[in-house]
Amino acid sequence: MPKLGMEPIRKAALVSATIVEIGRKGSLDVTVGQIARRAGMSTALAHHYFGGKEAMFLAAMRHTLTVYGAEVRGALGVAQGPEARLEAILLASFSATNFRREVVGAWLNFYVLAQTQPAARRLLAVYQGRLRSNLVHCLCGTLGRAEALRVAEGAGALIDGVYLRQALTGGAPDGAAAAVVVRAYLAAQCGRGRAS
Amino acid sequence: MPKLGMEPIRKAALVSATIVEIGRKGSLDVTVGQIARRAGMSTALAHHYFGGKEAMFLAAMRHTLTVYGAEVRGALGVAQGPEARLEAILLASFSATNFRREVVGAWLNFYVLAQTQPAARRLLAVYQGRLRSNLVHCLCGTLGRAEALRVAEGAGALIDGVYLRQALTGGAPDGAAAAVVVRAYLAAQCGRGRAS
DNA sequence: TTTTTTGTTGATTGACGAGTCAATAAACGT
DNA sequence: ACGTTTATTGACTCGTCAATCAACAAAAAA
Repeated sequence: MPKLGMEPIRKAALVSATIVEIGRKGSLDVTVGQIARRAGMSTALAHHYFGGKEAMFLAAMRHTLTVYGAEVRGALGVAQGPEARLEAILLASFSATNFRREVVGAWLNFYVLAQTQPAARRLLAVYQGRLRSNLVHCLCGTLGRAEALRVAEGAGALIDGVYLRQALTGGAPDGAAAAVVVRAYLAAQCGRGRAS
Repeated sequence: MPKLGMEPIRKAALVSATIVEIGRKGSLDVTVGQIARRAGMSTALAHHYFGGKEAMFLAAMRHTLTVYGAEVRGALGVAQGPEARLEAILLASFSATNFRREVVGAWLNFYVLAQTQPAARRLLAVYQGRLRSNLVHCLCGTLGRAEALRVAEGAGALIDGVYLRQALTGGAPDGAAAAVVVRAYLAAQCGRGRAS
């Protein structure tokens, strides 16, 4: 009993199912059948709407990035002052929505995907660029341009590293603990400034 | 014309080929055929010596970890004083041998492998444990036990994050620049100590 | 009402890849 | 000389999976 206007619903279901399935399996080695089954439809329908597995992965990645970006923007909107803005970025990065088991697992695999797929690489570059520019903007108040760039670079890498480690520990994700690590880094770097 | 005593040679060739092939492709999606061809033998022979793809991956990972561990131990051997020891760890981590394109790519995929294979996870846990214990040992002089643990945790994550980012940038790896980032982190954390 | 558009699936195809096997050949021990 | 161990491969089996197709169902348009 075909209902009309299914396309956005099915696409959303597939995107969500893709993220969950990649996160659960911990690798990109998921079949279209698994994704489609979790989304409650046949493999043929999945192909009908997305045209291929690759497009599904890309859409899932874009969605993850979009959600993250929206959350950051939202938190940034109500934050005043550089420190509050930094805190907002951390809060969004380790929020309950983004720092979930499957999502973190999916992130890791998006990095892998970016190694082979130029489109995925571009998406990731956009994300990294935005994060860095946000951080630099916050840091420019207390640090010089060059320093701010270096610290932002390190903070980005640190956040990625914390995500990476979270993906490995089987336990439940602890966003608060993760944020503490990054916060300590930022506090120390801002407090001192020059190193070596 | 079968020469005797080929086993170790072939195994080494396969391990090396596995690392290169994973690093080049940027994913674990490499066929036994590709690995075997690069190692200059038939797929059947690869299976003969390793019994399966999984074992090849594990051996490659173990090898990478062993090389890294040996290099750290070597550098640590001639270092005196906590600061020199920290520097030795950084030097080994971002040395020309370990911080190479294919090796970094392989690392990333070992993390992915660890999500599904318990054996890979164990190997990685050993590596992380050794790194942390090394770092804590160095830091205990200037920081308290709890502080040292937190800083070591962060440093480990930061190193992983820097590796992760290196895997993405197509450019030639710059170990010196990478070391600077981590060095700045350690210097800042040791200089101040308590944060927030 | 007919036609077209949208939704939906079971079955099929075609490719690819892991792992196995039987066979060959050289060295080694006796 | 002869059996045994080690090295080596081409050919094969078996399963899996992405992608396609033909067909059917229902709503919308004509």
